Amino acid sequence: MTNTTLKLLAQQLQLSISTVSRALKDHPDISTATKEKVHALANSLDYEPNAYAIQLRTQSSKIFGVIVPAIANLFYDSFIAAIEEESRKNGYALMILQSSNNPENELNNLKIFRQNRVSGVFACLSAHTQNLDVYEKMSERDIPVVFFDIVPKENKYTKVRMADERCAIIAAENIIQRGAKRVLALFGDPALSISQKRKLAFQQFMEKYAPKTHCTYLHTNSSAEAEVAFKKHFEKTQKFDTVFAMTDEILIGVMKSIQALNIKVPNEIGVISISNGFIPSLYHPNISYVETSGYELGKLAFVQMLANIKGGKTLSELTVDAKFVEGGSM
Amino acid sequence: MTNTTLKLLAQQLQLSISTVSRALKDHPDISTATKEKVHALANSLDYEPNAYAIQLRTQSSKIFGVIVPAIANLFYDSFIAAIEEESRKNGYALMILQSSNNPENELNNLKIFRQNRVSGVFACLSAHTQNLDVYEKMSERDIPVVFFDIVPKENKYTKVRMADERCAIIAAENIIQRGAKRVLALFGDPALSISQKRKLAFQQFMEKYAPKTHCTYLHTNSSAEAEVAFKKHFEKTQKFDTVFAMTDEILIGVMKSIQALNIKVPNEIGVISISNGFIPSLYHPNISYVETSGYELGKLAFVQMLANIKGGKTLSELTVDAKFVEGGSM
DNA sequence: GTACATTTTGCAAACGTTTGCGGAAAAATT
DNA sequence: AATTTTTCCGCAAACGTTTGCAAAATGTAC
Repeated sequence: MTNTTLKLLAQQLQLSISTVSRALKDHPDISTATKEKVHALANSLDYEPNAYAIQLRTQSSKIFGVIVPAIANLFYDSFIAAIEEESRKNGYALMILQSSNNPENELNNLKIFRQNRVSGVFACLSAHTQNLDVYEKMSERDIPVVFFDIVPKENKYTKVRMADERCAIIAAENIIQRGAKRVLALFGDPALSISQKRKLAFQQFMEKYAPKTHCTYLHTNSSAEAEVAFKKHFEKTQKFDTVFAMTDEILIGVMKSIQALNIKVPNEIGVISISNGFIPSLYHPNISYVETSGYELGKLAFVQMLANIKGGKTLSELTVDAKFVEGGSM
Repeated sequence: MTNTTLKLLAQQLQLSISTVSRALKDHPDISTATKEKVHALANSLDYEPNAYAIQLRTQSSKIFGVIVPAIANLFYDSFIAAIEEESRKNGYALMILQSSNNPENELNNLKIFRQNRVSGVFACLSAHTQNLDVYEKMSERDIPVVFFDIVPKENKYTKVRMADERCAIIAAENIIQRGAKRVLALFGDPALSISQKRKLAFQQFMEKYAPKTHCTYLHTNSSAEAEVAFKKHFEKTQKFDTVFAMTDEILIGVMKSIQALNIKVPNEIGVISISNGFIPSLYHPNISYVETSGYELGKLAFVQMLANIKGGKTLSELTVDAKFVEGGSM
């Protein structure tokens, strides 16, 4: 079956295409009588405006592009879920592509976005993206880009991210409050600014407010690494009474070792992490964590995007605040 | 900056638009010399073909629509990841919308897909969708629909799904092999055909091949329910030596109770589930599971979609086979 | 009945492509 | 030198909308 078009409606009603077009969008120029006739026929013929023709004519696409390292990731999922909700409310649809942390994919994805003339792009940088030219190219085309989570350093961009330093500090506060003497703190890829920020803030805070607490800092790049590292350090050296995991990934590794060694939480060891909450809820007792909500971040990003589209440029870095969620592991 | 168009290239090169268009796509009519000139300028001016104009002209959009109940779900994530990969390879992009298990959203999403004249739709039905008219409407417009996971009963549709019965049977086989005497089998929402299928297959198999094994069948709708149910039944009645969880959700609940009660796996209880593997890998020992790979399902769905687009209709139900993955919990 | 204001509708161009067809120029064949 | 063939390129229409402007149709006031 061929799609219903304005032309078809116009023919059947003996009206001009422009009249039909205007009638359909309640233009005041059109009489109520014709409006009703047009609407009636449009309904019965299941008229669906052709988004492509509209975009071609109006030069605006009502589609946002989203780039994430991986879709299959709890944090990005909730981020996507949030902007999807908002987009729907505002009449936008989403085109989601994953970079797999590969700058080359990132490039291709951006290209697809340009070809589809998206109205805006939500972008999370690949772990090791250095060259931001391609994002400049978007700006040249007046396509706003809102960076989230992994964001560039330069402050000429619009970015939203978690309050990384705050997260780390809240965790440190709770560790001090627990009266920890020996802490194992595990962080992610040292090349990532998120790891650096969190570690720096954590370290400085601990040194300032609990100088006597003995802290060991480690970087691990995967769950498996974290699992091994925890085991090694727990067995070899004097035992820790508290462990801090910077991400879910690390927490997973730590918890596997804790289960394997049959260590009692929180009696033998306290556990605290930074997370959106899902992974911590899988264990008994629930792991206490500092909440970083992808969902909240998504909402914030969307607000920024809309501001960008409506009122021109809003160059700034916004952060989502963090809060401590008590599990039973401290 | 205004986008570069064919017209602009044509003007600068003193050529006609059609020549430029043809040159860009290596049409044999165009001489090598001009092709080179055109390509050179196109590159330096960052020419990006306008996808909307192309679709308008060619009536084909190179975009697939995807409807899932929720993006933030491990199974659907890996499904999406798979079709995203394949789509990219084949020059398609994805438009992903979530139904939140709400038939009304499902309706709206389909509408967006129609308006964007997607080339095809991958759809996972909402839990309680009854009315398939809206999908019929897609067919009328020659938009192929490939159903996945939660699929309609009628066999006039193209569908791919997990081999639910096989999954359940493989689980049952392993339970029998373990020499289980008392089994607790937990299933999901009894209204869902997936629950019914798995339970029926499991039950029949057990009754046929291990009639002496005592099985208790329960339905739970959430992790929390499963957690409570397991606890209640484990404490009150004679102890189980094996527990079977139909989904990750159920497994999560079960494992929380197991941790809380400090039951030893696999010595005191054997655990087996149906999963894509992520959740089972979080525990020590890893939980043995029957693998249902969203990723594989995605690959299969994409093949079906392509077949549908290329060679007209292929109405059939394909299933992804299941395999047992040894953890250490049996 | 004339003149004017108001309401309602239609014309036509434009958005950026693709593509069938026709034609000029160049090359090859008599 | 006349012809056919081949190579290369441009014209123009079409895809389905939106929208400024002009033109009917209707209403109002004298």
